[in-house]
Amino acid sequence: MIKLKDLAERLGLSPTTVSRALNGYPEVNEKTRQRVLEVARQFDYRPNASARRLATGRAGAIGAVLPTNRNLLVDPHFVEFLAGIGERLVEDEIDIVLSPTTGDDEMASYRRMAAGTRVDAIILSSPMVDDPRVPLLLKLGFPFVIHGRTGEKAAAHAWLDIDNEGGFRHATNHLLDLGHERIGLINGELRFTYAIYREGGYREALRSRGIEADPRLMANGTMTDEFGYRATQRFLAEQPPPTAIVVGSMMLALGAFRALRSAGLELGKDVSIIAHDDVFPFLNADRMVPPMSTTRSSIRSAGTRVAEIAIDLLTGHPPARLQELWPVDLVIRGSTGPAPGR
Amino acid sequence: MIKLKDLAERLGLSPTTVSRALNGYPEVNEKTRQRVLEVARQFDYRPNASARRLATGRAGAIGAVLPTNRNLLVDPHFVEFLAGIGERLVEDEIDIVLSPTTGDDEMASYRRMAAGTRVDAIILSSPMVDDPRVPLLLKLGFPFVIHGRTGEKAAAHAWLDIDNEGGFRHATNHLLDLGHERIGLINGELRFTYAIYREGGYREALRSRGIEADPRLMANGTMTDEFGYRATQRFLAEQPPPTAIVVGSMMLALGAFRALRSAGLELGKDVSIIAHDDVFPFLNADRMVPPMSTTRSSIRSAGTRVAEIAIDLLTGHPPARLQELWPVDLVIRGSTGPAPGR
DNA sequence: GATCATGGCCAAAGCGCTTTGAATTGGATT
DNA sequence: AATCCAATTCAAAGCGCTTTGGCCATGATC
Repeated sequence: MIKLKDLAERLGLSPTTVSRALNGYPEVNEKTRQRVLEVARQFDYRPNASARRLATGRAGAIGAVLPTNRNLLVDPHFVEFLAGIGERLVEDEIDIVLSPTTGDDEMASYRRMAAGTRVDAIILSSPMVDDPRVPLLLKLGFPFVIHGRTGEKAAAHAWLDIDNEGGFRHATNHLLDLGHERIGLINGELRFTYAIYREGGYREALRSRGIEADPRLMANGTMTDEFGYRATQRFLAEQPPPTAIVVGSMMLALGAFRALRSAGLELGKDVSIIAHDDVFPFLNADRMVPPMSTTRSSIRSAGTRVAEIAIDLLTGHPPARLQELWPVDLVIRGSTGPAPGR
Repeated sequence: MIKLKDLAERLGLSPTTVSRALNGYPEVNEKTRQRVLEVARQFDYRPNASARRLATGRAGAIGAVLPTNRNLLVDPHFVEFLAGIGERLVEDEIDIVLSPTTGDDEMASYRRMAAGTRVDAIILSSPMVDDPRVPLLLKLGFPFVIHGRTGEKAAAHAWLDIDNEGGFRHATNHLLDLGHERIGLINGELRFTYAIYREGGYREALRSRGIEADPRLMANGTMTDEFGYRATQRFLAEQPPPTAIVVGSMMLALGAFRALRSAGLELGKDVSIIAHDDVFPFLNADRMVPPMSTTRSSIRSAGTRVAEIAIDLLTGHPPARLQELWPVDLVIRGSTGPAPGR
């Protein structure tokens, strides 16, 4: 394993110059830089990560906690998000280090990460309304970004969220425009803010048409096919049953779809569905039969951008400037149609 | 953030002694050690990770690749396994760094990890028969452990696997003992060795009773509720349908269970099921109705042990000595009963 | 012809820890 | 009393990189 000093000797240069050449500093002659790069490639030189980290005072890594006690692991959202993060971090040779938590010591896990020198920033996901992780990290003064928002209005920290409220409002409005009046909602667990925003958007759309939200047509649970199936079955047993359902994820929608089918109902005709699509590579709304109408926002892209925000944070950007709300596309496909009898 | 030198000055000791006291070296007076530990705690001293890593020449981290293109992410096995790894590594303050792969550059991801100085060893999971990752890492001479086995008989590397063959043989034999003769198998994808071993055990048990395995009663797919449902529906449409099914995971079993129910069949009476239980915290075989008979082996424990093996690897143990095959428990509960009409 | 920038390079000082080799002490051994 | 030994402690040399503060030409400026 060749090191910087060796490289310098071989080139007849000082380590200083070699280091600068490799790191793109301007005060080195372009010809020299090319020579250096050439020889570095030739010997497959790779800087020692620990040495660089020690010298620069940065850990070169960003942390995330693997919440093994929450249900997050059951569904692929978290991992897909993680993949997005990694996609961006790998460009800057930044590691993503995972801190898995057993049982209830999740907070301890964050505390450990913040106190140590192993990561430069932390990424949080799936925030709750009064998420204790936020005040903890603020108190510790440790850089962090949240994917999602807490209940706090004027947050001092960096975050990126999608406009769940707007997305679900548009979806519901679209169904109302199609003449549907009994519209169900299959949502995530209400302790998470995204589920709250989604319900908010749904309720607002209904209210704007003078329709009262019916608790019997609203379900909250994990983002699984299984739960989608059950919730839909429950809805269909109502009198009168809904003619449309807004659904929180594609996994839920698959279950809903199956429930409709076993009830002998046709998707997009007897019952319309608009599902939120986080854009998983293995689940294509467009290729389903019929194609699924969706509110769409790639969770992987969000991960990529969150990672970028984390990097910005480290280069001194003020957290309060690093807050983004992404619009959510409404993509109408075959799973939505006019209300029956219209 | 206090450093070793500060601590030493405060104690009136040399950094050498302080370092040794903290790291448990024997050549330091017990009284001195206590004093050091006391003051270290008082000032919440935490050694700088990069500095220690540079000095010791170890990265203090173990790598795993997040295979975003495989279907691994869809099911929670990988993450649960990861949790087990972390559980062990956190004890030794070893990080677990993730290298997510986009698209097809999975091999490049391994190559990068092995060439860099960011991780000391790599953990692989879900090996295939001719898994290209193995020869790559062997060639690079980089320490690694596999969870599972490749097709290779006399492997030169460290591995830990569960006895999938034995487990499924026992399960099948048990069903045969109960008088079942039409026994189905819902299995994982056959490119993975664990699925091959499982099919092997199943076939062997049948063969030992002179029964020919029926391809119409065998299904291979992803470990989802959805696939379990479909496969079971398909089985039930056969003539004659199976009276028992051996199932590769609890998720699959949930789907199978639902399919039985919607066909009006009773689990443990009309159809018996034995499922493999990887012991997820959110899915308790014992608490299901009826309780599920299982072949049981905690995938999280496997992760913990694999992490331990990785640590052993780094302390010089020869890889060929670090190979373990764990037996699989057969736990009979209510989902199995005598074949109908017996 | 003296003075100044400027571009391009280097020596050396860290970064905060571990570890080697040596020094010091006090008691046990001859 | 001289010697040895084990138990403690320390000074200093790294680990491999980045970065500060020069240094030395060269050519432009007055």
